Amino acid sequence: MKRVLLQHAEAFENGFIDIGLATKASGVSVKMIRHYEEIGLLKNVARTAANYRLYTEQHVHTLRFIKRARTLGFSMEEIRELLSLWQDRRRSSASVKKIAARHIDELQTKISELQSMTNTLKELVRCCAGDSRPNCPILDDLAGRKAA
Amino acid sequence: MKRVLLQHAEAFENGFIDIGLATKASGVSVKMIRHYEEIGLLKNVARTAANYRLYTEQHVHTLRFIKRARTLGFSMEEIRELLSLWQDRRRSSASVKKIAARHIDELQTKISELQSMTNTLKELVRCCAGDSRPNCPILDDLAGRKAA
DNA sequence: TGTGGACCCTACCCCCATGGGAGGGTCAAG
DNA sequence: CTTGACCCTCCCATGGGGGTAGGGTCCACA
Repeated sequence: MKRVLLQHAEAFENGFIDIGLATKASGVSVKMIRHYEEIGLLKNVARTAANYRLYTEQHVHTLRFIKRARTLGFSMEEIRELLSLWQDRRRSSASVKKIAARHIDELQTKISELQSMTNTLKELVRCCAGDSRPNCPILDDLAGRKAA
Repeated sequence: MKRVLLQHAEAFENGFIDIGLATKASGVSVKMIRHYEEIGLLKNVARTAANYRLYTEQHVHTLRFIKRARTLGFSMEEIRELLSLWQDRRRSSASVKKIAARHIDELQTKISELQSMTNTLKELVRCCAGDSRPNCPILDDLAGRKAA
């Protein structure tokens, strides 16, 4: 653990930024920056003498990487793998492609589950009068009575 | 709170079943049956003298209702609303239809989010050679470099 | 020099729906 | 009376966050 202890002003002169600036530079919340460090995605985070976290440009790159990957729906575990490949100059693009392809499969599985829910629901909604009477094929379905 | 205290055998003679039978009859896990009671979806659960929970056929119906609704992706709060409508003979089918329609909207929003993720990912995967070389448009995208 | 406000720290609790397990009591068959 | 299958309550974990409390620190301005 390269824990560099610096005074605040001194750290800034050396190109470090504090967590507030890291938030603004990356778009990742203060909470989540600390969380990503805790689960090991951000390494070698230095501290000032007053225990303030100090980040480098490389950390900000990593945070933006994580954020983009989250936007694409990758889990933290998948992101952990992607980050280590990103940082490994001897990686094969095949290993990255494999993770992405697997993730596409997961997404498509999820999409088809949700799609089958909506298909069923749309059919039930179509059959429901939607008026002031109590009779309702939606409730009938939920209650296990097969609709006509 | 109609808390009927019975001996085990006596309860069974009166048509009650214990949580193990309720699990088998409903397909809902023991854990979740207790949880649904805790959050107020299962009411008037009786107990034996030894503090064992006792369920009626009506409880089993309710559990199956919840299970079916979960299968269709409804949240517990939505299920709470649906259950109270189900149990209200003076409900309007319109109120049920409204909940279902709202849920369809939520599902479709989720589906289009996932769909846009897969679209992006598929394009990246398509552009990735997937060989032993390190160069990779997927990582380039995550790192914020715009792909060609 | 002091003070105020903006920032930072740790440590806790919450969401949702669900599973796991510890530690102990109860039932019924053999 | 033992054995094993049940049941009970209570606590902890998941993932990807949000909130808040109670404290320390930095800096600019009076």
